[in-house]
Amino acid sequence: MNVSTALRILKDEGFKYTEKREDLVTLFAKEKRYLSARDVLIHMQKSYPGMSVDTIYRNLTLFKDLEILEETEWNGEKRYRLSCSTNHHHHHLICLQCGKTRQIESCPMEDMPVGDSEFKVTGHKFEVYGECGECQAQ
Amino acid sequence: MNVSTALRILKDEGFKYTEKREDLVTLFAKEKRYLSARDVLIHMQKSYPGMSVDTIYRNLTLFKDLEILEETEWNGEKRYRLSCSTNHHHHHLICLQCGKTRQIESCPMEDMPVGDSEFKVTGHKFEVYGECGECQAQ
DNA sequence: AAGTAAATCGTAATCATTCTTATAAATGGC
DNA sequence: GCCATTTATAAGAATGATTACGATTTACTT
Repeated sequence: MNVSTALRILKDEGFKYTEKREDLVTLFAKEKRYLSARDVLIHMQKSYPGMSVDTIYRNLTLFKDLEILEETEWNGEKRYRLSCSTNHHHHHLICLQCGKTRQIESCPMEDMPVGDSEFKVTGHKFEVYGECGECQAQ
Repeated sequence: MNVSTALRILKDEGFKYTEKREDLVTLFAKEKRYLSARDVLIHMQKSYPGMSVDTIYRNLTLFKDLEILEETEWNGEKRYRLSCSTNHHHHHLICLQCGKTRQIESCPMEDMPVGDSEFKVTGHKFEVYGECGECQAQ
């Protein structure tokens, strides 16, 4: 996923282009890590001092629904990162300090038969948490 | 884990016995599924109409710290269930409607080398979500 | 350029959770 | 069993993240 693809999706789905939306996607494209709504708000308010929290949350949710962003949650806050460009299913190693990630190629669901006629499986979550090299150095 | 073991842990760690605490553990022992603080509050207020939300949260957190309860989170709410009696590490299949679980014996971390000298791994989460037979029937 | 639907702002509301302070209850020593 | 000490609780206020709302502005269509 990159900025122009994201903007095309937005247009194709009938949503409007705004500079704020482009800047928001650009931020995620540049950071390539999980950011909280607060992180995003702080960054955006540098360029747009009066920007409303509502606009941040509305767009984060919209972008998640459009699969431009991926969502997860830790320490009681939702976090978002740009959807990975690799289109095959994968998981992440996540630094809980800075939100940086590393891809885990394999998926535990592949060779694990869970669920049956009784229990309908609708999703799963596999995340490995830790601290990246840079954050440890501090 | 059962009620008497939980109460012994509580005593051994120097915490006091109260009827509310016994009732709280008894509820989890009976339900054997994930409950939210709200679920617990509603149940407890039947027996103790004036019971404070703070007491619920304080005890849920205490019991989690003592490993009497296991914690997870979905739809923006923390959820708790009695620690499984099996003492080997495992994961869960979870019904997002009612919180009922089924154990998954294997752990994807066993045969998956993630992390290295750069990235220090401190934890992981593997949960499979779905809908149990009873909830589908409705 | 005008009209329409969507986006945004500013603020208030909501929801889960935590904190605070005063009171009440449980444990341990006598 | 009684008292002192320590912990638990109630009630409500505070917090932090998120969502909702009415008014205004903006992007897109024709």
